[in-house]
Amino acid sequence: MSARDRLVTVGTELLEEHGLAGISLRSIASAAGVSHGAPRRHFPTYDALLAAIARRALEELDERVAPALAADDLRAAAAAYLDFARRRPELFALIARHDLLEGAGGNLREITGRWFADLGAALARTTRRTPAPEEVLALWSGVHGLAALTSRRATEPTGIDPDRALVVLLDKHSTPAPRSRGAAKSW
Amino acid sequence: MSARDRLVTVGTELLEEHGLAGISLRSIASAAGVSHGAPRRHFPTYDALLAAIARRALEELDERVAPALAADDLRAAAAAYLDFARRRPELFALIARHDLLEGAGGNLREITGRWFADLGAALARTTRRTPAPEEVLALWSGVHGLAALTSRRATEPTGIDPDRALVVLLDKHSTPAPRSRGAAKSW
DNA sequence: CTCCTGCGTAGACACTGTCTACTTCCAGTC
DNA sequence: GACTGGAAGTAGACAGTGTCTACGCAGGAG
Repeated sequence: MSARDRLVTVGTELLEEHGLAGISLRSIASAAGVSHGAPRRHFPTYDALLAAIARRALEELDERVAPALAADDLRAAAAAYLDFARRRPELFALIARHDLLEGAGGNLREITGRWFADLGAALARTTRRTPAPEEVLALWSGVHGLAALTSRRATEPTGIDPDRALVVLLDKHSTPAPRSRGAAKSW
Repeated sequence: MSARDRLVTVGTELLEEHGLAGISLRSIASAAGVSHGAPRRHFPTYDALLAAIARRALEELDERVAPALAADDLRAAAAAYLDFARRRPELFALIARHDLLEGAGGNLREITGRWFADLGAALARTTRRTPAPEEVLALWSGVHGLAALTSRRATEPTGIDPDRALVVLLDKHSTPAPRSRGAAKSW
């Protein structure tokens, strides 16, 4: 295992244990058994190391999401996403920290962009019609938003089971839109 | 204007201009015309100052969201939320940084919790039925997720207008659920 | 007048990420 | 085998960070 890989591995472990605010370039280097100057040979900047950690985490998630989307299994894909957010909140939060990762490599949009395209294709096949791009974005927003809220335990005070909310969400988006009636025009 | 208020005001301006990574306790103090030790008299910690900034921003947003919810105008409430995320991305990101704000005062859940309750009530009135808690969470997730994605310009490469996605989203959630048919049972 | 509390200053402290020599090691070439 | 060059790691310095402590200074209460 290369020193570069070990930095990413050790960094991931420390991040999950202590949170982003509880770690530093120096603590990762020290836990990896090298001096504080060593990471510079592999990453131009601390943010670049964090981007590499985020990139690897996203690839792990992709290994579960991509096959589900390819199999038109929206429920499994969304459940994998939600599960990752709940079980590895620090990594999920890091991936969402675009302010840190933008311009620091990582190239996360390559993966999430593909998800978006595959989601549209899967939605088209399950509903047997071509969804408008806005419909795909609306569904994606719901899954991502639910994962974000769940990840930071914002849903706990309500006592709602996120998995049940996910079922509701998928049901509303992956079936044909109902004809507008009654209440719809009230706003 | 008290020194405490000025720190929050100046901090908000600096945050919106330079981003969270581009400011510091010392830069805020200096811009407010006091020494770097002065903020300590009003905030026990830098995170507490950031929490006060987040709190004030959330109160401003609440001034637009709460009346819309009270008037059962889901569209206006969601549009205000989306607008805030798009126009003040640094503030929106700070509010979402629960890792920073948790335990540093601010008490943001008091506001967002009320939103959630009011959203459920408004949804009940517009749909003329009692929504399951999971349905309220699903709608809330969609609005929040869309705002989060829009705020960090993640939707731009798709060319989709977030406002149109919001309309789709509200339409799917604020009308009675359709009877399951066809594709729905395929997953 | 004497406290004393609220607010601000100035300096120190440990820690951070980055930068700059200086060493070490090892594959490739003559 | 000796030499060289580049990659990788070390150690120290540097400016900047948040926090802590000692001190100053006003102004009201007793």
